[in-house]
Amino acid sequence: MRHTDIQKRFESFLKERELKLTNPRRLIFERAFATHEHFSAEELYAALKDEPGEKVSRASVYRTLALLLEGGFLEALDTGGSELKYEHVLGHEHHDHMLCLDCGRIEEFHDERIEALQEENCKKRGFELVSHDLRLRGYCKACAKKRAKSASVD
Amino acid sequence: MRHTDIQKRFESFLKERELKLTNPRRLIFERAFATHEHFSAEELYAALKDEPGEKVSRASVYRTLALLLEGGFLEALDTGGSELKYEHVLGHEHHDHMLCLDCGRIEEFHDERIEALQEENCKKRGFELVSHDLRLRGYCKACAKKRAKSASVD
DNA sequence: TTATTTGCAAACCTTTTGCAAGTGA
DNA sequence: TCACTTGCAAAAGGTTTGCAAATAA
Repeated sequence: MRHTDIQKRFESFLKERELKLTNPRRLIFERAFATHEHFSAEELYAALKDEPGEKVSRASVYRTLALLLEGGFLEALDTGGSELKYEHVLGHEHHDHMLCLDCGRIEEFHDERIEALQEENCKKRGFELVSHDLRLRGYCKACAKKRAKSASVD
Repeated sequence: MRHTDIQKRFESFLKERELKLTNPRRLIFERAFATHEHFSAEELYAALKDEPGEKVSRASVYRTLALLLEGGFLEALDTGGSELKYEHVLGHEHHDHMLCLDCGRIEEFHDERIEALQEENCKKRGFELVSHDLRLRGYCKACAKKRAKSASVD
């Protein structure tokens, strides 16, 4: 799906729910899809603040992010820090995360076999699976190397 | 491991770190291990408040819970609600969770094959795995049944 | 026109912290 | 004794909300 397609989808989504396409919503939406990085509400707010042009309030950022989450335009990720991170779904098939405990790097991965086993476990218990998230915490390649080096010095 | 063993371990843990075995710590520890349910800091605080005997402050609850987490006596679980849930490790081998979106029920499950695949994915990327958590969200058997019934009425 | 949205600031909620008084070892 | 702990209340930090003014449809 392309960027213009998702924009149209956002417009339809608003129309369906009889919500207005306002300037703050447009700006927040654009900003959320302008990067493939994970971002927090506060980061998005700061980014919009720094940009020239019309300012958007913190409240609108939070409200619109919640809206985008409901509409399935964004997904939320709790990385263990205090704030929630968001990522847009455009060009991001479903995936899980590896979180580096050292540098905070977020890697994405996907394994169909794991998904299948999840479904199998749910079936076994009559649990109706809606969504899942798998977070692997540890050290990314670079940080693992750094740690190995400093450990040998100690 | 039995209850008395874990108590002794807690005492050793404190001694190692030159921490004192105080009354608030003892009470919080006992309370945390008195149930096999998941509980929040606030719930534990409320439970201690209701009990006859010496009261413990909210601050001590939070401080001691953090300590127990560090010592590996408790594990934390973010169920998606606003507060963190804790569970003790006694008699709870490592497991993952199914969270009911309707009634909030928490089911535990474990599948060695999933664990192995996680490790495989990490190896592939040079990611050094420390811990993980897998949360499956959906509807527990009872709630799924309820939902199916009300859907057919609609 | 008018129901929806916005921005602001205050409120919320969970958790953390500074500090003076209390207490295990 | 005295370093570690506690309780209190205030602060923090992210997020939510009430309300009057602004705005899309």
